[in-house]
Amino acid sequence: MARTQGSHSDITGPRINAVALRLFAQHGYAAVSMRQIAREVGVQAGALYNYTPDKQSLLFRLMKTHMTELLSAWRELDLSGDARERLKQFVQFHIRFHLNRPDEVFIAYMELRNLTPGNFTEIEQLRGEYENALEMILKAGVDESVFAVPDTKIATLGVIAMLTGVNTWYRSGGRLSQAEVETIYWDMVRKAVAPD
Amino acid sequence: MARTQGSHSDITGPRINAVALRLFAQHGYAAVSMRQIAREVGVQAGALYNYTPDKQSLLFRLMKTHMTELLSAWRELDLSGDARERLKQFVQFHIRFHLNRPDEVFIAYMELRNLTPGNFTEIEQLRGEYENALEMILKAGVDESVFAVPDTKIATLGVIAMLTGVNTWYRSGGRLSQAEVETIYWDMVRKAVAPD
DNA sequence: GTCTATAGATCGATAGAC
DNA sequence: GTCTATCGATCTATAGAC
Repeated sequence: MARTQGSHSDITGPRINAVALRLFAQHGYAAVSMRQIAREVGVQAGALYNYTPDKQSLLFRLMKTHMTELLSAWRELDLSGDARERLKQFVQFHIRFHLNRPDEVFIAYMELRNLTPGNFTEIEQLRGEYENALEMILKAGVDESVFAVPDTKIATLGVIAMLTGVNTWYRSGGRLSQAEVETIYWDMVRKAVAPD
Repeated sequence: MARTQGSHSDITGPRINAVALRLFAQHGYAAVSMRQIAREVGVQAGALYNYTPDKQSLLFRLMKTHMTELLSAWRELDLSGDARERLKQFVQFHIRFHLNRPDEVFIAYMELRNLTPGNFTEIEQLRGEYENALEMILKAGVDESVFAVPDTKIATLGVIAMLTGVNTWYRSGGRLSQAEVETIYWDMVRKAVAPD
């Protein structure tokens, strides 16, 4: 049965997400208009509202999708070894996952202010779950005396901040390969949490 | 000589900067209107243009003032001691300076996208000068073999990212004092750049 | 599902009176 | 230096035809 002329639900939806993701990352949520998104998708502005009830929901969906994909990708990893080995796997996973999704990462950090309170709480809880995964590794290592940190919570936030910072400067094709970056950061993280 | 009625140049100017700083940090540059700034300052929107040619210049002035104050505060420090001691002073200085200016720091990182290309270049150059100050310390330490990092440039960016991350979670009156935070981060940074 | 058209509000910036 | 008033553009979101 032929589809109604001009009906492209199966491709327009994903295209809206992709275009909004890129534009929000590039110019910021507040600076991007629905008309601009529509133009780059190739539809009229009104058509966007077949896919999102409003602009806020569009932002929230992008951020929530990113955070749940981050969590499920981490949980799918078959973690093996002692605390030191699991920490190394976290460092590699974090850098790899984040470098492969620069726009999503950028939005997830920069647009928290533009979420409604309820949406903000939901995203922050997902972020808390991810941070908790790292803190559990650090705590285990401290218990086994293979790590020594003054405060596992702060060490968690410190390590994640350091690792996520890679996204601000790394450019594919630059001086360092992704594997080299992973090695360099692992060296610094490994020593930062090691006993004296 | 009596001043013209309604003329308050000496207090309106600083108030505009203070209000704009707070609102830009809270809601983002693009989401804040000139009318909103004027309302909280206590003047009409048109009066703002006696103090700034346009909204962009207002943002740029805030960011440039912050970066130049950061640099001059660092340069005024009388650095003493070996590389290890100078690194410790950098860590303490960075945390202290940034925790005392949360709105300025937030804007300086989050609103880079909203600068015109020329203004962006100028801010990035100032940031580069600050990063260079840390890298010089790290290089000196590597030369003296008191530090061992795989790459001084990346170590610089990694340390700054870790330290600046404090601003995302630290709240005055929370679990840790500012001095405790400085001690904890110094412990991690010290080990991260130390030889094995 | 997409279109055209538009309601209704708000924006940055300017002009001119005082 | 501040005010009132406004231009011209742009915004989100909706209504109704196809």
